[in-house]
Amino acid sequence: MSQDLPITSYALLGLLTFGDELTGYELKQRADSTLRFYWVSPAMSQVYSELTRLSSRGLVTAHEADGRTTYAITDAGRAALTTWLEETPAGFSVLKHPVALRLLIGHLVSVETNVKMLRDHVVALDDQLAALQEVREALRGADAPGEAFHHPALVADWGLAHYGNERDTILDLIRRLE
Amino acid sequence: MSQDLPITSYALLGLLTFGDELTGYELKQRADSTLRFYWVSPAMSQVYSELTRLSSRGLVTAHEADGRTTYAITDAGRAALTTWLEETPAGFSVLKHPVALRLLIGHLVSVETNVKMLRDHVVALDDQLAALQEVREALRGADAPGEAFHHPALVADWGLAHYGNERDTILDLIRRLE
DNA sequence: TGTAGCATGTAAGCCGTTACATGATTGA
DNA sequence: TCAATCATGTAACGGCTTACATGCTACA
Repeated sequence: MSQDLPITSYALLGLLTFGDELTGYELKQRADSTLRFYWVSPAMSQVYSELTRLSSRGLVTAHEADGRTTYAITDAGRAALTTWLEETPAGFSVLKHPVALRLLIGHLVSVETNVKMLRDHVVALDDQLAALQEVREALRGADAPGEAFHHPALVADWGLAHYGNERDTILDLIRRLE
Repeated sequence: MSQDLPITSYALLGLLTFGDELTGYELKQRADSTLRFYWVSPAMSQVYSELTRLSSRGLVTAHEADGRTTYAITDAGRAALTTWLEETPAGFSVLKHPVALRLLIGHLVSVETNVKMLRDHVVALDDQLAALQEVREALRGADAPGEAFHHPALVADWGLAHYGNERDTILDLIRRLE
Protein backbone atom coordinates (compact mmCIF):
# COMPACT_ATOMS: atom_id res chain seq x y z
CA MET A 1 0.00 0.00 0.00
CA SER A 2 1.24 3.45 0.78
CA GLN A 3 5.01 3.34 0.65
CA ASP A 4 6.34 6.09 2.75
CA LEU A 5 6.93 9.52 1.40
CA PRO A 6 9.22 12.35 2.38
CA ILE A 7 7.68 14.26 5.26
CA THR A 8 7.28 17.37 3.11
CA SER A 9 5.06 15.32 0.86
CA TYR A 10 2.84 14.34 3.80
CA ALA A 11 2.86 17.97 4.84
CA LEU A 12 1.55 19.15 1.48
CA LEU A 13 -1.00 16.36 1.47
CA GLY A 14 -2.05 17.52 4.94
CA LEU A 15 -2.68 21.02 3.66
CA LEU A 16 -5.28 19.53 1.35
CA THR A 17 -7.32 18.10 4.23
CA PHE A 18 -9.09 21.35 5.01
CA GLY A 19 -11.95 20.82 2.64
CA ASP A 20 -10.86 22.57 -0.51
CA GLU A 21 -9.17 21.97 -3.80
CA LEU A 22 -6.05 23.92 -4.73
CA THR A 23 -3.71 24.58 -7.61
CA GLY A 24 -0.02 24.03 -7.04
CA TYR A 25 0.37 27.76 -6.87
CA GLU A 26 -2.26 28.12 -4.17
CA LEU A 27 -0.84 25.19 -2.24
CA LYS A 28 2.51 26.95 -2.21
CA GLN A 29 0.81 30.04 -0.77
CA ARG A 30 -0.81 27.99 1.95
CA ALA A 31 2.55 26.46 2.76
CA ASP A 32 4.06 29.95 2.93
CA SER A 33 1.45 31.11 5.37
CA THR A 34 1.43 28.15 7.74
CA LEU A 35 3.93 25.41 7.07
CA ARG A 36 6.96 27.63 7.01
CA PHE A 37 6.76 28.36 10.74
CA TYR A 38 7.18 24.72 11.77
CA TRP A 39 8.55 22.99 8.77
CA VAL A 40 9.77 24.43 5.50
CA SER A 41 8.05 26.07 2.64
CA PRO A 42 9.12 23.99 -0.32
CA ALA A 43 10.14 25.69 -3.53
CA MET A 44 7.46 26.13 -6.16
CA SER A 45 9.12 23.52 -8.33
CA GLN A 46 9.04 21.01 -5.51
CA VAL A 47 5.37 21.61 -4.86
CA TYR A 48 4.64 20.60 -8.44
CA SER A 49 6.84 17.55 -8.33
CA GLU A 50 5.37 16.38 -5.03
CA LEU A 51 1.88 16.81 -6.46
CA THR A 52 2.91 14.66 -9.41
CA ARG A 53 4.21 12.02 -7.04
CA LEU A 54 1.11 12.13 -4.83
CA SER A 55 -1.06 11.92 -7.92
CA SER A 56 0.84 8.93 -9.30
CA ARG A 57 0.17 7.12 -6.02
CA GLY A 58 -3.50 7.97 -6.06
CA LEU A 59 -3.31 10.12 -2.93
CA VAL A 60 -4.58 13.18 -4.74
CA THR A 61 -6.63 13.64 -7.90
CA ALA A 62 -6.04 16.33 -10.47
CA HIS A 63 -8.84 18.25 -12.11
CA GLU A 64 -8.13 20.41 -15.09
CA ALA A 65 -10.14 23.43 -16.08
CA ASP A 66 -9.24 26.67 -17.92
CA GLY A 67 -5.59 25.76 -18.06
CA ARG A 68 -5.33 25.45 -14.31
CA THR A 69 -5.05 22.15 -12.53
CA THR A 70 -6.52 21.80 -9.07
CA TYR A 71 -5.73 18.99 -6.71
CA ALA A 72 -7.93 17.32 -4.12
CA ILE A 73 -7.02 14.69 -1.57
CA THR A 74 -8.53 11.24 -2.15
CA ASP A 75 -9.84 8.74 0.37
CA ALA A 76 -6.61 6.81 -0.11
CA GLY A 77 -4.72 10.01 0.63
CA ARG A 78 -6.62 10.59 3.83
CA ALA A 79 -6.05 6.98 4.82
CA ALA A 80 -2.33 7.22 4.10
CA LEU A 81 -2.06 10.36 6.22
CA THR A 82 -3.98 8.81 9.06
CA THR A 83 -1.86 5.69 9.20
CA TRP A 84 1.24 7.86 8.98
CA LEU A 85 0.04 9.85 11.98
CA GLU A 86 -0.97 6.80 13.93
CA GLU A 87 1.81 4.39 13.18
CA THR A 88 5.05 6.23 12.69
CA PRO A 89 6.78 8.01 15.56
CA ALA A 90 7.08 11.74 15.10
CA GLY A 91 10.81 12.03 15.61
CA PHE A 92 12.60 14.92 17.21
CA SER A 93 12.66 18.43 15.81
CA VAL A 94 15.62 19.80 13.93
CA LEU A 95 16.64 23.35 14.58
CA LYS A 96 19.02 25.09 12.20
CA HIS A 97 19.80 28.30 13.93
CA PRO A 98 22.55 30.35 12.27
CA VAL A 99 22.43 32.95 15.05
CA ALA A 100 23.10 30.37 17.75
CA LEU A 101 25.81 28.79 15.65
CA ARG A 102 27.52 32.13 15.15
CA LEU A 103 27.27 33.07 18.78
CA LEU A 104 28.94 29.78 19.64
CA ILE A 105 32.10 31.08 18.01
CA GLY A 106 31.50 34.66 19.07
CA HIS A 107 34.98 34.83 20.60
CA LEU A 108 36.29 35.48 17.09
CA VAL A 109 34.60 38.86 16.77
CA SER A 110 33.87 41.88 18.93
CA VAL A 111 31.10 42.15 21.49
CA GLU A 112 29.50 44.81 19.29
CA THR A 113 29.37 42.43 16.31
CA ASN A 114 27.69 39.79 18.43
CA VAL A 115 25.24 42.24 19.93
CA LYS A 116 24.38 43.67 16.54
CA MET A 117 23.63 40.20 15.22
CA LEU A 118 21.36 39.50 18.18
CA ARG A 119 19.55 42.82 17.79
CA ASP A 120 18.98 42.16 14.11
CA HIS A 121 17.60 38.79 15.04
CA VAL A 122 15.12 40.38 17.45
CA VAL A 123 13.87 42.52 14.57
CA ALA A 124 13.50 39.42 12.41
CA LEU A 125 11.62 37.71 15.24
CA ASP A 126 9.25 40.67 15.45
CA ASP A 127 8.51 40.32 11.75
CA GLN A 128 7.95 36.61 12.15
CA LEU A 129 5.67 37.18 15.12
CA ALA A 130 3.65 39.79 13.26
CA ALA A 131 3.18 37.46 10.30
CA LEU A 132 2.17 34.59 12.54
CA GLN A 133 -0.19 36.83 14.48
CA GLU A 134 -1.97 37.65 11.24
CA VAL A 135 -2.32 33.97 10.47
CA ARG A 136 -3.69 33.41 13.94
CA GLU A 137 -6.25 36.17 13.55
CA ALA A 138 -7.43 34.71 10.28
CA LEU A 139 -8.37 31.52 12.11
CA ARG A 140 -10.66 33.25 14.60
CA GLY A 141 -14.25 32.15 14.30
CA ALA A 142 -13.43 28.52 13.54
CA ASP A 143 -10.81 27.77 16.15
CA ALA A 144 -12.88 26.25 18.94
CA PRO A 145 -12.53 22.54 19.80
CA GLY A 146 -14.28 20.53 17.13
CA GLU A 147 -14.22 23.32 14.56
CA ALA A 148 -12.27 23.21 11.30
CA PHE A 149 -9.27 25.23 12.39
CA HIS A 150 -8.90 24.11 15.98
CA HIS A 151 -5.61 22.32 15.37
CA PRO A 152 -4.08 24.97 13.15
CA ALA A 153 -4.98 27.48 15.86
CA LEU A 154 -3.28 25.37 18.53
CA VAL A 155 -0.16 25.18 16.42
CA ALA A 156 -0.24 28.91 15.70
CA ASP A 157 -0.46 29.61 19.43
CA TRP A 158 2.45 27.28 19.92
CA GLY A 159 4.42 29.22 17.34
CA LEU A 160 3.59 32.55 18.94
CA ALA A 161 4.81 31.24 22.28
CA HIS A 162 7.87 29.75 20.65
CA TYR A 163 9.04 32.88 18.85
CA GLY A 164 7.98 35.10 21.74
CA ASN A 165 10.05 33.07 24.18
CA GLU A 166 12.99 33.18 21.84
CA ARG A 167 12.69 36.95 21.74
CA ASP A 168 12.89 37.11 25.54
CA THR A 169 15.85 34.76 25.62
CA ILE A 170 17.77 36.84 23.08
CA LEU A 171 17.10 40.05 24.96
CA ASP A 172 18.52 38.35 28.02
CA LEU A 173 21.61 37.27 26.11
CA ILE A 174 22.16 40.84 24.89
CA ARG A 175 22.09 42.01 28.50
CA ARG A 176 24.62 39.38 29.50
CA LEU A 177 26.94 40.31 26.66
CA GLU A 178 26.96 44.02 27.41
CA MET B 1 40.06 34.47 -1.62
CA SER B 2 37.70 32.41 0.51
CA GLN B 3 34.76 31.49 -1.68
CA ASP B 4 31.86 30.73 0.52
CA LEU B 5 31.26 27.38 1.97
CA PRO B 6 28.16 25.56 3.14
CA ILE B 7 27.30 26.69 6.65
CA THR B 8 27.98 23.24 8.05
CA SER B 9 31.52 23.61 6.81
CA TYR B 10 31.91 26.89 8.70
CA ALA B 11 30.38 25.20 11.71
CA LEU B 12 32.95 22.42 11.70
CA LEU B 13 35.70 24.94 11.15
CA GLY B 14 34.36 26.86 14.11
CA LEU B 15 34.62 23.80 16.32
CA LEU B 16 38.35 23.86 15.66
CA THR B 17 38.77 27.37 17.10
CA PHE B 18 38.89 26.21 20.70
CA GLY B 19 42.62 25.65 20.79
CA ASP B 20 42.99 21.99 19.97
CA GLU B 21 43.61 19.65 17.12
CA LEU B 22 41.14 16.89 16.36
CA THR B 23 40.68 13.83 14.22
CA GLY B 24 37.59 13.62 12.06
CA TYR B 25 36.19 11.15 14.51
CA GLU B 26 36.72 13.48 17.46
CA LEU B 27 35.30 16.41 15.52
CA LYS B 28 32.15 14.39 14.94
CA GLN B 29 31.90 13.77 18.68
CA ARG B 30 32.24 17.49 19.38
CA ALA B 31 29.53 18.17 16.84
CA ASP B 32 27.31 15.59 18.53
CA SER B 33 27.76 17.20 21.89
CA THR B 34 27.25 20.83 20.93
CA LEU B 35 26.35 21.54 17.35
CA ARG B 36 23.39 19.23 17.22
CA PHE B 37 21.32 21.39 19.54
CA TYR B 38 21.37 24.43 17.24
CA TRP B 39 22.38 23.13 13.90
CA VAL B 40 22.82 19.58 12.73
CA SER B 41 25.33 16.94 13.51
CA PRO B 42 26.64 15.97 10.10
CA ALA B 43 27.14 12.32 9.25
CA MET B 44 30.59 10.88 9.82
CA SER B 45 31.16 10.67 6.10
CA GLN B 46 30.34 14.33 5.68
CA VAL B 47 32.75 15.34 8.41
CA TYR B 48 35.55 13.71 6.47
CA SER B 49 34.54 15.23 3.16
CA GLU B 50 34.21 18.70 4.69
CA LEU B 51 37.65 18.33 6.23
CA THR B 52 39.02 17.44 2.81
CA ARG B 53 37.38 20.50 1.34
CA LEU B 54 38.60 22.79 4.13
CA SER B 55 42.06 21.34 3.76
CA SER B 56 42.12 21.88 0.01
CA ARG B 57 41.34 25.54 0.61
CA GLY B 58 44.03 25.91 3.20
CA LEU B 59 41.60 26.61 6.02
CA VAL B 60 42.80 23.63 8.04
CA THR B 61 46.03 21.66 8.02
CA ALA B 62 46.26 17.91 8.40
CA HIS B 63 48.88 16.22 10.53
CA GLU B 64 49.37 12.52 10.27
CA ALA B 65 50.71 10.35 13.06
CA ASP B 66 50.15 6.68 13.97
CA GLY B 67 47.57 6.21 11.27
CA ARG B 68 45.39 8.98 12.64
CA THR B 69 45.06 12.34 10.99
CA THR B 70 44.44 15.39 13.13
CA TYR B 71 43.25 18.71 11.82
CA ALA B 72 44.03 22.20 13.04
CA ILE B 73 42.60 25.50 11.88
CA THR B 74 45.03 27.79 10.03
CA ASP B 75 45.34 31.56 10.15
CA ALA B 76 43.57 31.67 6.81
CA GLY B 77 40.82 29.54 8.36
CA ARG B 78 40.41 31.89 11.28
CA ALA B 79 40.37 34.84 8.89
CA ALA B 80 37.74 33.20 6.68
CA LEU B 81 35.56 32.51 9.71
CA THR B 82 35.91 36.05 10.98
CA THR B 83 34.97 37.68 7.69
CA TRP B 84 32.07 35.26 7.42
CA LEU B 85 30.85 36.35 10.85
CA GLU B 86 31.38 40.02 10.15
CA GLU B 87 30.22 40.35 6.60
CA THR B 88 27.42 37.93 5.89
CA PRO B 89 24.02 38.31 7.51
CA ALA B 90 23.05 35.43 9.75
CA GLY B 91 19.73 34.61 8.13
CA PHE B 92 16.68 33.34 9.92
CA SER B 93 16.47 30.01 11.69
CA VAL B 94 14.79 27.01 10.16
CA LEU B 95 12.69 24.83 12.39
CA LYS B 96 11.66 21.39 11.21
CA HIS B 97 9.23 20.26 13.82
CA PRO B 98 7.42 17.02 12.98
CA VAL B 99 5.32 17.25 16.13
CA ALA B 100 3.97 20.68 15.21
CA LEU B 101 3.39 19.55 11.65
CA ARG B 102 1.43 16.53 12.82
CA LEU B 103 -0.60 18.51 15.30
CA LEU B 104 -1.55 20.86 12.47
CA ILE B 105 -3.51 18.03 10.90
CA GLY B 106 -4.55 16.55 14.22
CA HIS B 107 -8.19 16.59 13.14
CA LEU B 108 -7.49 13.35 11.27
CA VAL B 109 -6.85 11.35 14.42
CA SER B 110 -8.25 11.01 17.91
CA VAL B 111 -7.52 13.37 20.79
CA GLU B 112 -5.73 10.49 22.50
CA THR B 113 -3.37 10.01 19.56
CA ASN B 114 -2.50 13.69 19.61
CA VAL B 115 -2.03 13.76 23.35
CA LYS B 116 0.14 10.66 23.25
CA MET B 117 2.36 12.24 20.63
CA LEU B 118 2.73 15.36 22.75
CA ARG B 119 3.50 13.36 25.88
CA ASP B 120 6.15 11.38 24.03
CA HIS B 121 7.63 14.63 22.87
CA VAL B 122 7.86 15.91 26.44
CA VAL B 123 9.87 12.81 27.30
CA ALA B 124 12.16 13.46 24.34
CA LEU B 125 12.55 17.06 25.48
CA ASP B 126 13.54 15.86 28.93
CA ASP B 127 16.26 13.71 27.39
CA GLN B 128 17.45 16.59 25.30
CA LEU B 129 17.48 18.89 28.30
CA ALA B 130 19.42 16.38 30.39
CA ALA B 131 22.03 15.98 27.65
CA LEU B 132 22.36 19.72 27.24
CA GLN B 133 22.58 20.20 30.97
CA GLU B 134 25.55 17.87 31.02
CA VAL B 135 27.23 19.86 28.29
CA ARG B 136 26.56 23.02 30.24
CA GLU B 137 28.07 21.59 33.40
CA ALA B 138 31.20 20.58 31.52
CA LEU B 139 31.78 24.23 30.65
CA ARG B 140 31.79 25.42 34.26
CA GLY B 141 35.09 26.87 35.32
CA ALA B 142 35.80 28.54 31.99
CA ASP B 143 32.48 30.18 31.23
CA ALA B 144 33.02 33.68 32.58
CA PRO B 145 33.24 36.66 30.20
CA GLY B 146 36.63 36.60 28.52
CA GLU B 147 37.23 32.92 29.25
CA ALA B 148 37.51 30.22 26.62
CA PHE B 149 33.99 28.84 26.89
CA HIS B 150 32.01 31.99 27.54
CA HIS B 151 30.21 31.91 24.22
CA PRO B 152 29.52 28.18 24.21
CA ALA B 153 28.08 28.65 27.71
CA LEU B 154 25.83 31.47 26.53
CA VAL B 155 24.55 29.30 23.72
CA ALA B 156 24.04 26.34 26.04
CA ASP B 157 21.98 28.54 28.36
CA TRP B 158 19.99 29.67 25.37
CA GLY B 159 19.35 26.06 24.46
CA LEU B 160 18.26 25.18 27.97
CA ALA B 161 15.80 28.08 27.92
CA HIS B 162 14.66 27.11 24.46
CA TYR B 163 13.89 23.48 25.18
CA GLY B 164 12.57 24.31 28.63
CA ASN B 165 10.11 26.81 27.21
CA GLU B 166 9.03 24.33 24.60
CA ARG B 167 8.34 21.83 27.35
CA ASP B 168 6.06 24.32 29.10
CA THR B 169 4.27 25.16 25.88
CA ILE B 170 3.61 21.51 25.11
CA LEU B 171 2.26 20.84 28.59
CA ASP B 172 -0.09 23.74 28.03
CA LEU B 173 -1.23 22.32 24.71
CA ILE B 174 -1.92 18.97 26.34
CA ARG B 175 -4.16 20.71 28.86
CA ARG B 176 -6.02 22.49 26.09
CA LEU B 177 -6.56 19.29 24.16
CA GLU B 178 -7.96 17.33 27.09
C1' DT C 1 37.15 -14.56 21.58
C1' DG C 2 34.25 -11.45 20.25
C1' DT C 3 32.15 -6.98 20.75
C1' DA C 4 32.48 -2.03 21.27
C1' DG C 5 34.87 1.95 20.26
C1' DC C 6 38.39 4.31 17.34
C1' DA C 7 39.42 5.70 12.73
C1' DT C 8 38.80 6.53 7.67
C1' DG C 9 36.85 6.56 3.77
C1' DT C 10 33.71 5.46 -1.16
C1' DA C 11 29.29 5.16 -3.69
C1' DA C 12 24.60 5.71 -4.53
C1' DG C 13 20.83 8.25 -4.12
C1' DC C 14 17.22 11.44 -2.35
C1' DC C 15 15.61 15.96 -0.99
C1' DG C 16 15.42 20.37 -2.10
C1' DT C 17 17.19 24.66 -4.17
C1' DT C 18 18.34 27.92 -7.90
C1' DA C 19 18.23 29.01 -12.54
C1' DC C 20 15.90 28.81 -16.64
C1' DA C 21 11.69 28.93 -19.59
C1' DT C 22 6.98 29.96 -20.94
C1' DG C 23 2.59 32.13 -21.19
C1' DA C 24 -2.00 34.23 -19.56
C1' DT C 25 -4.42 37.80 -17.00
C1' DT C 26 -5.05 42.02 -14.44
C1' DG C 27 -4.34 46.59 -13.06
C1' DA C 28 -1.50 51.06 -12.82
C1' DT D 1 2.03 49.36 -22.06
C1' DC D 2 4.50 47.50 -18.66
C1' DA D 3 4.82 45.26 -14.31
C1' DA D 4 2.94 42.16 -11.03
C1' DT D 5 0.55 38.12 -10.15
C1' DC D 6 -1.12 33.67 -11.54
C1' DA D 7 0.26 29.32 -13.30
C1' DT D 8 3.29 25.36 -14.68
C1' DG D 9 6.97 23.14 -15.38
C1' DT D 10 12.43 21.27 -16.70
C1' DA D 11 17.42 20.91 -15.75
C1' DA D 12 21.39 21.14 -13.14
C1' DC D 13 23.37 20.76 -9.06
C1' DG D 14 24.60 20.76 -4.05
C1' DG D 15 24.13 19.03 0.54
C1' DC D 16 23.53 15.39 3.24
C1' DT D 17 22.24 10.65 4.44
C1' DT D 18 22.50 5.64 4.27
C1' DA D 19 24.78 1.72 3.06
C1' DC D 20 28.92 -0.42 2.30
C1' DA D 21 33.90 -1.47 3.29
C1' DT D 22 38.06 -1.85 5.98
C1' DG D 23 41.14 -2.40 9.87
C1' DC D 24 43.02 -1.59 14.45
C1' DT D 25 42.84 -1.61 19.68
C1' DA D 26 41.04 -2.42 24.22
C1' DC D 27 38.41 -4.96 27.15
C1' DA D 28 35.01 -8.36 29.13
